[in-house]
Amino acid sequence: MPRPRVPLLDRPRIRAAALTMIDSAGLPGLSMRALAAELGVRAPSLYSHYQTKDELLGDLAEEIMAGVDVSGFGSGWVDGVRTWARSYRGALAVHPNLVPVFASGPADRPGALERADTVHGALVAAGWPPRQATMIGASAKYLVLGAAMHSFSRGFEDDARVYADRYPHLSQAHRLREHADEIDAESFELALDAFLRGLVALHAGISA
Amino acid sequence: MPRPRVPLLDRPRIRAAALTMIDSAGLPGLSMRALAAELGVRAPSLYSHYQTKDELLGDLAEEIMAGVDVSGFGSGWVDGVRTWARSYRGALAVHPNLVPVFASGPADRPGALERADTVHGALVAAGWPPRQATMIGASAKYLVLGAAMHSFSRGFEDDARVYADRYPHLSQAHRLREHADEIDAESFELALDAFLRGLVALHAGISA
DNA sequence: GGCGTAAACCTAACACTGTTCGGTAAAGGG
DNA sequence: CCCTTTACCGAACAGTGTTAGGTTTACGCC
Repeated sequence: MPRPRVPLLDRPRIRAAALTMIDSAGLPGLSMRALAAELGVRAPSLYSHYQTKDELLGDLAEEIMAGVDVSGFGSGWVDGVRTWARSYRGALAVHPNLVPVFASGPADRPGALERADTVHGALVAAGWPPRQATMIGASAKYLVLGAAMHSFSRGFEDDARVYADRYPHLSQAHRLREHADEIDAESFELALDAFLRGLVALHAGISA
Repeated sequence: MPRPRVPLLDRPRIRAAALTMIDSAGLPGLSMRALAAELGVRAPSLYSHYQTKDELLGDLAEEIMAGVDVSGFGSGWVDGVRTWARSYRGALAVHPNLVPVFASGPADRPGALERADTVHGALVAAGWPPRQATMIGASAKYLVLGAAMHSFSRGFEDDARVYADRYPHLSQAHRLREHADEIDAESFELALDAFLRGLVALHAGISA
């Protein structure tokens, strides 16, 4: 099967197939051979479109991050950060299996820089010193990434008997898995709320 | 080379070598063959001591988490959480290359459960409803894990010219790498402080 | 319209990974 | 002194990302 009349492959098609595979089979479930098979093609053909697997994953990451909303700073820096962090987490929560890619790969892609610039600029404009603005951006990202990692609620086994007597305070821990998504979402909201509340107090101290 | 007079391998020795390799060469730098070579042995020999590589990594993770301090709850839940989160982050910061292991692997090892039980119990004893206690534990973990991931400050290239004109608010971004560890540490402290401040306010609302 | 180049796929292979099987020789107990 | 167990080894399997080189077709140009 040499050159086909109409190309079987292009970057968007490869990304779409890769994302589907990652969502359903997890990150280790995506191999270049399996991905190629899904696209009716052999593995080496992919390398005419993406030079490495990492480049593909990076592009996938950027595509997903493109939807992150940094437009909320019009109604104040608190709402701005809140909107940003929420949509950031939301974007990651849709594709949880992809989160390790965000965590390890470099984050200096153009879109990410543009958003970082927006956030940083808005915070400085609101009266935060540049260094503090940097740290706030970093902190919010910590929260989002940690929450997306969601290893907490998933870390408990289903078998309740293991804990019942040994860890008295965790006797309901087996329930965590049922409500894992719910707990994750609420915990993130709690953390974000508390974080912003504390920042407001700090900001008042600076402005005064 | 059959059975030696004195065994070349045991679990602590394997762990120590693995940790050294991970610290210096990164997580992908640790292969069973390379690890065996470092120990003067061939790869299959390792499998008499650890059944899989994951088991080894899990054991390594547990070893590192053993130093996490949950003894601070004697002087109140705020100090308790602060001490816990700080020592948690500290433990991870010493071996940053190992962080992905914590993020993906299951967290239900005995030591981790014991610490989770301590934290949860102390929060409930301080008047937090169990569900809130769970969420606070989760939130703190988000923060620690996200901070340990430290992908933020590392995400900027060294070359300043790229940003100078295009992203005006990030014109100092190239400096981030120099101070990456410092920024990470301070950002974490800022986030933890703001988070706890907000929680105190929330707790006052509940107790009232 | 024919021709040369470039595109888009292919097969085969390399170097590597975690892991298993079966062998071997020495250590340690009865 | 024998016998079992221990602790190593070599060889191999199935899988990975990736590269080299080949083949046929499509497309731009004279």
